[in-house]
Amino acid sequence: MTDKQAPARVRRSPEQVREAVHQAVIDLLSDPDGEDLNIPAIAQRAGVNHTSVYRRWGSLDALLADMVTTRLERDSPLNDTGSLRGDLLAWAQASVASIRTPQGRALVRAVVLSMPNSTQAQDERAQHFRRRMRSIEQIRERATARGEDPPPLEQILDQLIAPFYVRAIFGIDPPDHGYPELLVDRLLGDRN
Amino acid sequence: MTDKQAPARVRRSPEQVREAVHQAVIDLLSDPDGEDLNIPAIAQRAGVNHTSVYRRWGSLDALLADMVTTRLERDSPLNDTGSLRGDLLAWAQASVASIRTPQGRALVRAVVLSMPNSTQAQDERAQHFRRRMRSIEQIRERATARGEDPPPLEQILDQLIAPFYVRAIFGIDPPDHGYPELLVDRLLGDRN
DNA sequence: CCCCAGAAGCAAATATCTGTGCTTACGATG
DNA sequence: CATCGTAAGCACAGATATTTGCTTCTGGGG
Repeated sequence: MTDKQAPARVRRSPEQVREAVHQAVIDLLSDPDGEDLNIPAIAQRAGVNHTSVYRRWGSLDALLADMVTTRLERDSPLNDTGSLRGDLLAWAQASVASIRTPQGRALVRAVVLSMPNSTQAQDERAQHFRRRMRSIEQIRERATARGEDPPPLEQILDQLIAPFYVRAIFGIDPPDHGYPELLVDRLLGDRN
Repeated sequence: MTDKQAPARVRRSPEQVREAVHQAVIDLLSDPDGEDLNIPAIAQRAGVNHTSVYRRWGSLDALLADMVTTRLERDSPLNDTGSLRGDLLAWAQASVASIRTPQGRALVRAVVLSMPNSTQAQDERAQHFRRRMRSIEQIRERATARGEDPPPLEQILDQLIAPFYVRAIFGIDPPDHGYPELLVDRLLGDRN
């Protein structure tokens, strides 16, 4: 009596629904053939009633933001390597590896899509960005605590984060060999 | 008899409609309060019947692509300064100036939004990118013709284009002073 | 073991978007 | 100035997306 001869469809717990919906978003963004992202499609792919999605998240933006936050935290281990250079390199390596997969690129695109579309006072967008850059700020804080002098966040943005995002967005594969090292060397090499 | 006592609404020529619709897209992306971008909203803002938009462009993606192409070409003069460095600097200065305005940032975001959402063979996305980078390739070609040795497109992507795009997307203002020079110097300074 | 709060599923109503047939104005051409 | 092709506008007809009222299940505390 493990399953009751597959009755229409079993009801799942909130956490299962949440995970299934998140995964459906990634699947739709990465895998298929150009359908556009909307809540009915997501719900169907997740095998969840669309009303559940509407009631829980309310809008596609909110769903994307929730998914992105969850996944970014889950996928960045961020263990302390003992040096600024090591931490940055680990971050770059993980990031480059991730954007080699369609799912990884989809996650980055979701970050962009989840940015508040409006916001005349663009502070909100900048805050959104800060939240996404939490891990980089932690690397900087640890470096400072060690007595190292990390580059300002803006420079890390320009030389490390930006190439990673833009390549993911435009689907430009990073060079095969030594790319994370190249970016980190450029960043730490000359400190203008 | 210049205007007939403002009858419901005068019909405009195709070119006027096109321009009005393009402008409406930029307005909706930059200015207002978070409404999402869709064809009825664009048509209403442009003062155009929505069927005209559907018939001419067919989809939001196509409209965005058309608008982006038109505006990017119009807004990049690309006069030959006589040197690679001068051309890159001019490009960077124009780009940085443009993303200081909400409309400029909106245009960049539209570039991202107009990227094909699907495309398992991501070649199409890369081609889309190439088309957008036409001006940069022209700068490289001119430099080669002069006997200069421009950096590969990939490096220009990482060090010049990427910071520009990411800042526009996340709404991070560039540093007030000397930012274009900083980026170009970094790019041309060390040639790893 | 029973009860309750919270959330999922279902069905149906509403709102919104997308597409079609037709009419009418614009502007180019002769 | 007359004619004609193109594209805009209008009204209406699907097709989709969003929301609501209600029922039913799940899991945690008494």
